[in-house]
Order: sequence, then C-alpha cells, then structure tokens
Amino acid sequence: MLTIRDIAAKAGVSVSTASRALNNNPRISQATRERIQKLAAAEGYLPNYNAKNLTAGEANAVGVVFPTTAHTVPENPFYIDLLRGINAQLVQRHYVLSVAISATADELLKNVQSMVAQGKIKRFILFYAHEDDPIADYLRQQHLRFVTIGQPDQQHNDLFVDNDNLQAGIGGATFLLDQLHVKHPVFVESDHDWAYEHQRREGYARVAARFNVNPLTCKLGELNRVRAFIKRHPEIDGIMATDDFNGIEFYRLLRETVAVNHFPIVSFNRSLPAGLTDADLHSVDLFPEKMGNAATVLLFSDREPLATPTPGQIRIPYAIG
Amino acid sequence: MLTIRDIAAKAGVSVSTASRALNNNPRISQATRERIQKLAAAEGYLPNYNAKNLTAGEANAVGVVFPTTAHTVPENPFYIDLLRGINAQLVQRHYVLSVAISATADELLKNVQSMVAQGKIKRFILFYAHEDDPIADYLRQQHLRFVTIGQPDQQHNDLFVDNDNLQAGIGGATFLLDQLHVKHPVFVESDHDWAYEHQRREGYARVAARFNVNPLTCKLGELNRVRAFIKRHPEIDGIMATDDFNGIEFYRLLRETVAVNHFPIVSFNRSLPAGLTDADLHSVDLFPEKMGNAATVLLFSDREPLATPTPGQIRIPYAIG
DNA sequence: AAAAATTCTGCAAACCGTTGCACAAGGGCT
DNA sequence: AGCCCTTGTGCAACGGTTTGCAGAATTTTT
Repeated sequence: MLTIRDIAAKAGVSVSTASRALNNNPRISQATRERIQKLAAAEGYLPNYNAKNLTAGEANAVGVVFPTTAHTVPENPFYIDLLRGINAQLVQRHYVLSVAISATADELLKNVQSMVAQGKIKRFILFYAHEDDPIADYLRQQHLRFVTIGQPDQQHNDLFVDNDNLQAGIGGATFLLDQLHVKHPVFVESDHDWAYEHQRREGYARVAARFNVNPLTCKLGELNRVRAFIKRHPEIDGIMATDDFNGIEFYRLLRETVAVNHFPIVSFNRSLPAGLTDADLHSVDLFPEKMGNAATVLLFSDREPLATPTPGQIRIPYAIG
Repeated sequence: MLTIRDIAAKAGVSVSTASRALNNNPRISQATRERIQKLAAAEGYLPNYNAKNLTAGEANAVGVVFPTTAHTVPENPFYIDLLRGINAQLVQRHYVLSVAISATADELLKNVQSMVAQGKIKRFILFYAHEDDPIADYLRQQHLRFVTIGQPDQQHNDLFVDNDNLQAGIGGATFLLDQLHVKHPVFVESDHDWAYEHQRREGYARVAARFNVNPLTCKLGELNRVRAFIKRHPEIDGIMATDDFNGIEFYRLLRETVAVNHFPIVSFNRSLPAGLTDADLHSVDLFPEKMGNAATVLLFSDREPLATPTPGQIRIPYAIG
C-alpha cells in the first residue's frame, strides 16, 4: 500500500510538505505543489480515508435516510433516481453514500445515531419531510447539516429541495386542456392529503379557471364512492392524477361504465413502463435525479457557496413527456 | 468526545487493558472485563470507527452495487427491500451500508475502486448477476469478498443468493392450475431471456405436464405479434407471468379481443399496488428482504460460520399471496 | 553588507484505537 | 526456599494523515 511517506520520500521532501502539496496548501510553492501532485498521480497514490477521517474528526460520508414504511410504493423508482443524483455529486467530492433504512422509527433513529457517534458522519439527506420527525430533531439538536427531499415543517428553517409542484400542476393541466383538448377534466388524488397533492391541485385549479372549465376533483378511497362519482360525471373526458397509480386506478373504474380507449391522462413522475395501459398516458417529469444533485449541492453549500444565492431551498422545474 | 483513555482512567487501568476488555479479549480476567464494559456502557462510551478502521486496515462498511441501467423499473421495489434486509443485518455488526450507483459501467467501476482503495471497503453485495461483469472481475482479482443477488456466472464459483425460481415456478403454476382452476394457461415472459425466467418457465412446464395441460408460452415484444398470438389462442383462461408488468401488459392485449373480467393471473414479486387492474392478480412472494438478510449472512460467513453448512449459495423459498 | 521580511519546508505531536512484548503477581511444585 | 508456569496488566509502537510551531532559505529593504 502506497502511503504519503512513500510519495514524500520519492519526491525528496518531508511528509508534511507532501501532505500540504497534495491538499493545495498555499504555503507550499506552486512549483513543488505541481511536482508532487504529478508524482503522486503517476505513482497512483490514493490517500487512506480512514486516516484522513480520523484526523478530520469527520467521515467522508453522507447519510441518506429512507422513510420507515415502504407504504409509499409509488415512490420507489423515485428513490433510486435520487440515489443516482446524490451519488454522482458525492463521488466528485470523494464522499461515500451511506444509507439508513429500517422498519421502525426507533431502529432508524438508532441507526442514524450510530452513524453520527461511531461513524462521525456529519451530513445527511432525508428522503421524506414529516412534521415532528425524531430524526430531524436529533440532527438539529446535534447541529448537523441535513437536507430534506420535499418541503418540510415550516417552523424550523431546514434546508430542502422540492419540486415546484405548483408550476408542475399548472404545466400539466395546461398540457391536458390545451394540447390534449380536454374539456371536462377530473383531478384525481390519493386520500392521504399530501402537501404536494394540494400544490398540484392548486395549479390545476388555476388553469381550469383560466380555461373556464369546471375544476372537478376526486379523491380515491372507497371504491363504490368513486364509482358513484363517475356515474354522476359522465362528461369526464380527461384525467389529471397526482401519480401514475392514481391515474390508472381511476381510469380502470371509469372503464367499468364507459367504453373508452386511448383516454387522455396526465400524471406526475412516470413510474410505470409503457404498455401497461391503453390510456394516452403522459407524465410530468419531476427529475428526481436532479433533485438528488441539488440536495447534495445544497448540503455542501457551507463549503462550496452556491453559484446563485438561494435561501436554503431549491425548487426543481418540470418537463412534460 | 469520550475516548477509550477516559474509560481507562475512570476504571483505573491502562488503555490497553481497557481496549482488550471492551473487545472481550480472553487475556483480561472475566471480572475486569465486566467491570470495564459496565463502566463504558454507563458512561456512554462509543468507539470511534475511523480510528478502529485505521488500525484494522478495513472499513466497517459493505459496498452495495446497483446495476447501471435504471430502466429495469420493475425491479425497483425489490431493491429497496433488499436494502432493508441487508441493513438490518449490518447494524447488528456495527457495519454501515455504502452504495455505489452510476449511470455508466465505467463510472461504477471507478466508484467501486475508490471504495476499495480509499475507503478500504472489503466486502460487497452486487444487486445483479451478469456474465463477464467488470466489477465482479475486479473484486475477484483483488481477492475481496462479495455476494451477488441472483445466480451468477457458473465458471467462477462466487457466493450468491437467489430465489428458488424453479420451485417458485412450480408453486405458482400449481396455484394457477389447482386453486384457480385454469385449464388453458399461458406463460408470459419478457423478451430478455433472463435466467430466472427460464427457471420459472421450467417449473411451469413441469406442472403443466403433471396436469396434462398444454404448456403454452408467449414472449412479449412486438405488439402485433402478441396480438396475433392471442387471436390464435382464444382458449386461454389464465396467465402466469414472470412479473406483474408482463402479466398486466399481456392481459391488456388480451382484453382488446375478449371481454373478460376478474381474469386469473399469477405472477412473481408483487410490485404493484392492488387497484391497478381488475384481474384476479396473485403473486408469488420471493421475500427480497430475506434475500438481503441471507446475502449479508453469507458475506460474513468467513467470520461467523453459517448455522447450516451451505455451499456458498443460498436459495430463498417462496410463498403465494 | 547587514537586518528584516517573506517564503518555503520539516519536526513532532495529535487523532483514537490495537497489539507485541515484557513484566509483575500469584499459585503450585519439588 | 527456589523455581516454573499461569494469569493479568501495562508500556510503547504503530496505522496514515494533518497541522502548529520553529527553523531554514530566499528575497527585499535600509
């Protein structure tokens, strides 16, 4: 194993000079610095991060915390893309991505605490934004840096990255009404009252108003209630859903009564392969990978100031595909 | 920050004694060991893993490598469950889960190499089993321990965990023919020729033979070919698919010609929420979380011998839900 | 030419554990 | 009493890197 001592010896300098040269310390002359860096690169020297971490008192790792319950099945592909985006940023910084994932909140907290206490991990990304979250509380109390995915509790002003759900709602609805020529849309949401659903609905409502169209809305849940709703609204000729699953579920119920085909649906966050439905399914792409990127950049913004000054939050735009 | 020196001082012993006591070294008397462990626990002492790793020359981390292509959407929920299973085992061992995930094979390899060289990670789990995989080659060449999820290349005898796909195929087919009383089943698979699909098909074929039923099979792909297939086989009264997506896609095409309802489908690895289809959808559960558990146990089997001797591979049974 | 200021480099300690080796204490044996 | 063996403990070095401080070398100033 090649150590910094070997490099120092080959370069004919002391270990401390080598160390400083490799870390671009301005106290080492430009010439020496370059010479040593070239040498190190040529020899294939790579620093031992365990040693680095020991002296730094901080690990070169970012903790990524998954929500406890997998309930949110629809979000799964989203998580993977987030991981991609985050890791792409981390490798550049010679950081490693460590995940905390557990069945219960208790275990999860222990997992995170151990990362902090034993592993000296000082930076985290939370894959959820809950109110009164014990993990977030703990991190705040320890004065550790973290970014949440999704807009968190307003009262602490934590760092977060979120979609611009309002704009995405506006964009999706405009596409549905304008491009797909839908006259009698229905907005379909889950029965969870999630914040992002409200925001998307608000966007939809605004566009509906602009197009002079009735902003019909249906919340999923008890099937017969939904069926009754559909019976009452035979005029529906297009669906805007908060995600693919909700959209397709509503469509299935709709087709129990009316024989339609190639029916226009606009949803968010494409999470299903084509070919699963004969609907004319469009999706507002929310770029989870970009969210991962942005979250990481924000997480390191204490060291590496952001290009554009931002107030501790980033909103990712959307696109329709 | 509480260090081992503090504990040693409070206990009135030397640092080395404290270290040995905490690591259950038999050279320290039972009495002293217990006394020091109690004290450490009471004081809330937690060892610094960066220091431990430095002396050990190995990090307390397992690298989890995702396949490059995200396209494999169907498998996503599976990955999350795997992570769960793995992490549950790791926390017990005071290990951390580090992921490597990248868009391109090149970057992924670099990612892994950096984990090894800089991070001193010595154990890996691969979330795929490809032939001639550069990552696996690299790990073998470095004599590092790794376990693949799914049965790998036979010629190297790597460690792996896989489903018992043959048995699962038998189980699923039996359920379809016996419980759901299907007389004219069709086995639907993707056009990727994946190994697990062959194995499941083999199970299906055996059961078909036993039930004296024609082992009809259809490979997805070009839609009109599939439609023609369906036209030729109006007798089909049940589907066995290699995953939910394939099953539902075939079902959709089927319904273009025949108006069926509550149609029996048996697939594998439930990855869709109910409510998306009106088919009578059953799934053979392959317990990805258990696979994660097993993979981890296998990964550490050099230190912690397995309860039941196994030949470097574990097969996870299935259940039908 | 000498002094001062500036720039560059090296020594050694520090980070926090583990571990080889030596030594001390205690017991049993002849 | 003297010796050996066993058991328990401590000293000090080690792992690979960073960094405060001091000293050497070079340049600038007077």
